[in-house]
Amino acid sequence: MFQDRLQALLLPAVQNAFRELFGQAPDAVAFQSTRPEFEGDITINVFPFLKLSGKGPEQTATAVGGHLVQHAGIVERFNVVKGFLNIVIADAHWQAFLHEAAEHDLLQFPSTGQQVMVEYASPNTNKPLHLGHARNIFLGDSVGRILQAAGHDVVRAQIINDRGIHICKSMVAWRQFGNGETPESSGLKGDKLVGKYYVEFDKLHKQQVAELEAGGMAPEDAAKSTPILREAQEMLRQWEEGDAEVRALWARMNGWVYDGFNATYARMGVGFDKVYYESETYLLGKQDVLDGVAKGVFFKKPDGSIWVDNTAEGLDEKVLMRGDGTSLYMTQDIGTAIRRFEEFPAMQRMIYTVGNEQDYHFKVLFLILKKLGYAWADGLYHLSYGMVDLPSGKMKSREGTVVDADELMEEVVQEARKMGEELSKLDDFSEAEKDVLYEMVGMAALKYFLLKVDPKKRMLFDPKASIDLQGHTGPFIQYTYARIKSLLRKAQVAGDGPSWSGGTPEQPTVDNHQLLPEERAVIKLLHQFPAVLNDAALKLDPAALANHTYEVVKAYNSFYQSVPVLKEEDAAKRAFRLELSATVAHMVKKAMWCLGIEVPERM
RNA sequence: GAUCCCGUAGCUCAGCUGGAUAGAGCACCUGCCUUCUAAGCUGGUGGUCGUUGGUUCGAAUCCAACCGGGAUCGCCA
Repeated sequence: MFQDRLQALLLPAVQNAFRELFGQAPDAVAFQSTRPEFEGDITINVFPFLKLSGKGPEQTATAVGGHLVQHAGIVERFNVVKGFLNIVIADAHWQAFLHEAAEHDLLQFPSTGQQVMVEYASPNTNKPLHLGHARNIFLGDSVGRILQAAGHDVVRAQIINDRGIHICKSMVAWRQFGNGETPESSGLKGDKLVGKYYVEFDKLHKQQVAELEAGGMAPEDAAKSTPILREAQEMLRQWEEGDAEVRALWARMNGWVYDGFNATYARMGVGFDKVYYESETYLLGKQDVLDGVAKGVFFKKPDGSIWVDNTAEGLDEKVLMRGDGTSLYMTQDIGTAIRRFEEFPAMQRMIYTVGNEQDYHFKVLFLILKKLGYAWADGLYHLSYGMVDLPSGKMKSREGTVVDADELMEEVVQEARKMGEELSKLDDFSEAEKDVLYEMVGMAALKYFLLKVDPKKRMLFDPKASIDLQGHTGPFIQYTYARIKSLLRKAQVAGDGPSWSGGTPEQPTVDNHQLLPEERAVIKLLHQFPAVLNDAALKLDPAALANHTYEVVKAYNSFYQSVPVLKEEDAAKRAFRLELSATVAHMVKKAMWCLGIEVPERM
């Protein structure tokens, strides 16, 4: 439905040509963009059809091209180079498309009625969010927006790992060294404060390990036997028993963390429709696992532990419940998935945005749910993204090389400010207006930097490059947008407005305005936009959209540089170029919205 | 050891459902602001697409092996 519109128009015409010329039509035709060194808009490679035509490549291409010019209104002319049929599409078609794109939001597809949950951000509550979370969150947020633009009903979900040994470690350390310190008393952001005590825990633990080792204990035993760790484990036990004091401390410290996370999310510009807490879900799944045993899907070992055998599927046996009946991560994930589909009965898909180190876990999880017979299991998807490396190598929390998300955002915004002050184009802006703008520009730099790379690939985060505002960056795109808006403001002052009227792609009106190469290049890229969005939605790949947006903007800048708009004396041409500019602006704005990036009216 | 992912210009990345002479950005060299925002535009330098074989009219793209990097393989999460 949202395949390339031009191809949709051309395909029947091409098939018809083959049928009439050679008596048989191909089922599909692989169209490609014409390479810039040849004349044409779209190209068909006829090599695959030589058997069908029974003629040589040049003859086949020429015959088909001739037929298209005769019978397909939108084909203006053609040329043949080797087996390549280069087709020139009539200006009227491009103009009609532009007119349609100007009047409609072609990057908003009609509702599919399909409900999709996108889960992203699954932080532990013992430490602040870092660069890795940032990639995860921006990716999940963008995928949610892209799916919305593609017409789906999106539910954004977050799962917070609020219980477990990790938070107990922070709690123990705080109780021991905290002296009642709070975010208010210390001025520290809540998540930072709790993270500080996690570090304190680790320091003391290491010290105690060293002491134990000095006392002759084997290193691996020592690491499991420190008094402070024992204390944390005891606290976890008390938590599970529902000890009032422990629960109160736990709730209090997690509360601090949520305030901190929420501040970070707010600056990131992301939000959630549903927040799940592990403390409320960690017991789920036990009954489901037992039911699975009853159904014969799982099996029990002599020690009482429950397993699934995935060897037939090329995987291993996997334990689902401990011998003592306590649950595991997998148990919990099974239960949580089932409950979510009960909670949202209309939901057809659920996307987990989680790093690729958990590829195996999700493979097994999905397989298990399928074996349990849930029809929706086919709608489960692990959006697996690659790790973020630093120029110095891997991020290691132990080595303190983790890039804090808050600090990172502050840094890019400061850089945007520095650049903005240097250029000093905004002398009439108030301080508050400047703050808003620099925030927008800095965040664009960061988000675009993280989103322009194929999500599944491991990526390198170069801090210097991430604050770059030139070239293939978010601010470059924002800048183009702002320039267009400036143009449009001036045009309105001058009393100009889009006044051009055309037809539809199916019935293009005749227009005597001959497109300039620069205009045509921009329109062609705009024309591909909906197909690119569709592709990005199918592949859950914001990078595809990010890269195409850049292509559009680059082509527009080239046009802007060499073709007058407001200075064009011919009113019809001026109106047409304004409409072209306005359309670039609104499509780019929508595409950037899909990436979670805002665009400024001025910069 | 097994399984999975990745290897494209000095650096960071596109391109990968097979198609024409492999593209961007950064960096480096070059030109363009009395003209619609120079956070811009123009030109140039820069490649055995990890290696070898295979499939094909045609391979960066598909297949195999190998080399290099990473991840996972816990009754952890």
